[in-house]
Order: sequence, then C-alpha cells, then structure tokens
Amino acid sequence: MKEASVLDEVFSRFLNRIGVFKDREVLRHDYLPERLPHREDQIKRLGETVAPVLKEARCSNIFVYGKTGTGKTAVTKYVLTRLEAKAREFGAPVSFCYVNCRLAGTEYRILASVCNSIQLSVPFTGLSVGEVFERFKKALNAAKKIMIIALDEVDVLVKSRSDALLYELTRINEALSQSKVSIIGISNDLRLKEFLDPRVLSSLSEEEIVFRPYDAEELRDILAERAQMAFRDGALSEGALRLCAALAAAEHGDARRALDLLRVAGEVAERKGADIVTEEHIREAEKLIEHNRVIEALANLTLHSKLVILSVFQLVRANGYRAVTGEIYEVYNELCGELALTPLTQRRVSTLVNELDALGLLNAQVVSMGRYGRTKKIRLEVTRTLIREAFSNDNRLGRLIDYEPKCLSKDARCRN
DNA sequence: CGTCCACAGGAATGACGGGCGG
DNA sequence: CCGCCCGTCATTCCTGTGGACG
Repeated sequence: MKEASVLDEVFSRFLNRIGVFKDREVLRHDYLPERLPHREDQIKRLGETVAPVLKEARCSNIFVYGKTGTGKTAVTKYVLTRLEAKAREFGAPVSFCYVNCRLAGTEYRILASVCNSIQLSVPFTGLSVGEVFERFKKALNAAKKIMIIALDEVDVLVKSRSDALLYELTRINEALSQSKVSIIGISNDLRLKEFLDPRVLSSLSEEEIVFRPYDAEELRDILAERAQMAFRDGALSEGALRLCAALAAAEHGDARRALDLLRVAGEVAERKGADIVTEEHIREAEKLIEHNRVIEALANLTLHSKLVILSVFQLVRANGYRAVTGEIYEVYNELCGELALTPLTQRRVSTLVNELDALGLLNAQVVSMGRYGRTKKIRLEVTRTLIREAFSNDNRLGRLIDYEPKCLSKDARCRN
C-alpha cells in the first residue's frame, strides 16, 4: 500500500468516526466543575470561615492541607469564586487573590502577583522585596478592602526559600488601618508545620482544614460524574471506570491522576479506532503517562545534568548494580573532556545528583562503608531505551551513550 | 575503642544577565 | 546613562559522620 493511501485512510477514519469524547476539556485538571462530590464538609467549613468578610470583618487565617489530588485547590477556588459573586451582590469591599507559589517561584514574584490583583502594577524586577511589600501595604490601605490571599503549594515556598514572606503577611494587619488581610495557606505536605516558625504557625492556623485522600469508591463517583460530561453515552465501560479509580486510589487517592488516566485512555482508544474505552486502554494509558513523564524530565535537563545521567548509565552498564559519587565524578569528568566542556565541581555535581533523585530519575542512598568512607550509592531509575529516545535530538549526547569511558577499563574496583 | 576514609551537605561568597528608578 | 537590586548558578571552604579496621 502506498503512503498516500495509508494517510488517506488515517484521515478518513478520523473524519468519519464519532470518537469516544463528547467534551474532553472537562477531564483537564484545571477544569472547575459545578459540583465537588465528597468534599461537602470541607466546602462548608471553608465557607463558614470566610463568610465574615461579607460583613466587612476580617476572617480567620486558614491552613489547608492534604496530599496532591485531594481537592484542596478545587475547593478553595470553588468557595472563593462563589464568595466573590456574593460580595459583588452585597457590595462588600472584598478582594481576592490566588497564587500558586510553586509556579510563581520566588517571594518577589508571589508578592508581585498579589499586587497585580489589587491593580497595583510592579516591575518584573529591579525593586527589593521589601520595597514591593511597602508599596503593597500602602496601596492596600488606600483601597480600603478586606483581602483574602490564597497561597497554594505554600510548602514549596517555605522549603526552598524561607517562611519570611509568610511571617510578614501574617502580621501585615498591624500596619494597616483601613484594610485587612486574611491568608489561606494550602500545603501538600503535612509536615510543613515542622518547618514553620511557631509564631507563623499559630497565626496561620487559626483554622485548619484537612483533606483526606479519596478512597476507590469516592474516586469512582468523581470519575463517573466527569465521564458523563466527557464521553459519549456508553463510550466508557464500567470496568474501565472502576480500574481507573482503583489505580488512583492505590496511589494516594489522587483524583488529578485519575482524571489524567481517563483522558489519556480516551485518546488511546480514539487512536486505535475503538468506540468504547476498555480496561486495556486504561492500562496502556498508565504506561504512556509514565513514559512521557520520564522522557520530558530527561529532555528538559541541563547539559550537565544529562552528563551526570550518562555517567551513572555508563557505570551501571560497566560494573554492575550501583555507582558511587567518586566514580560518577570521574566518568563525568571524562565525558566533559569529550565534549570540551569545563566540568563542574564535585560539590555541584553532588547537588545535581540530589535533584535528579528528587525527579525520580536516579535513586541515591547514603551508605557508610566504614573504613572505606561514607558515600552515596546511586542507581538509575530509567532504561537505556528511554535515555536514547530523550537524548536523540542532540547527537553529541547520542554518541556518548555508546562511548566507553577509559577510566572504567583501568581500575576495576567493584565493591559492594 | 579510637581512628580515619570518602564523602555529605551547610554557609558564604561571587559572577552574570536582566531590569528598574531617577 | 548610572547605580542598584534581583534571581540563578556555581565555587570555595568548611564541619559532620557511620562504621570497618587496627
């Protein structure tokens, strides 16, 4: 069969088929549904806590925590959107701001984002954090408003920077005479409390709302409700739905993941020309998601991180199971030489290894070998095929995959 | 039971490109 | 245009340490 006719067939099959989706947008995790099943309690609690702002009183600060995909963000946005509508209806001078701390990245950008929400524009950079904070205070005071600031993924901010911004925000009311600020802190990490200054903690958690993971039954309900909107009638088998819920329940009850799984499974089914999404499609979607995650992570690494990956790869291939820091640095040095790059210091490579560990591309464990020192044993968490696929668009790196480091042949110190 | 290896990982500091206010 | 500050990446210097060896 000629290529042209193959392609013709692909196109015509695409055009003539109805597909499994009715509206795939509702499966995206930024989609905010009309109803949030099994979160009635949290909605009520949060609603009760923020309600005082309608009467122009400051509401308590709230600390919201729970694992990823348990509905924290959705519930917060859900409640705030409705509160905003009510406030407009009653003419209450309330202002809202939602910032994702991980996406914003730095204290400065978080603060800038808060400023923008009260129509105070600040430069991208150039000012000190303190200066921006002063301007914010001044502008807010002049605006005479009750403000609610929701800081999502606040744990990321505290762990990578400090709780300084949080501290400043919790005591900003002391400096305001005409306005008031309340904070909603949303954290994925339950242990965040341990990292916080006690003063910040007590002030931030005037109220606390906990989001437990969904169990398989609850996930099934959530998925069923979305699937109703997302798929054509009968295009999703009950078995597939249940499997999807079960898989996500096994993984900390993460609803976001469950929705992803369902969407990708639908795409797999469409590509295969199936009219119904089956359990098999779900299984395939599971593999596909993981595969894509790894490829993307690998492809987006900096050059030096890629070289570290390659170094570990060479070592694991050459002398067995795990590599240690010293060896990795040796091989890494040689690879840098091959590319005529000046190598980074061992200290720096050490933190790169830690970052790769956090990404799940490597597995690093500190071990003591007694007399023979203390080091890290490092294992690769990705296959050769994946590395090849991810590095293929850079032929310098492609060449290094098959390169045999000289430093490996001369000393065969393979110790466990 | 102390020593000492081979690093881990914290702290301070610097170089650099970007961007502001004045 | 200058002086200043930003965030990011990297280096330098450093103190800390689990446990096999002697």
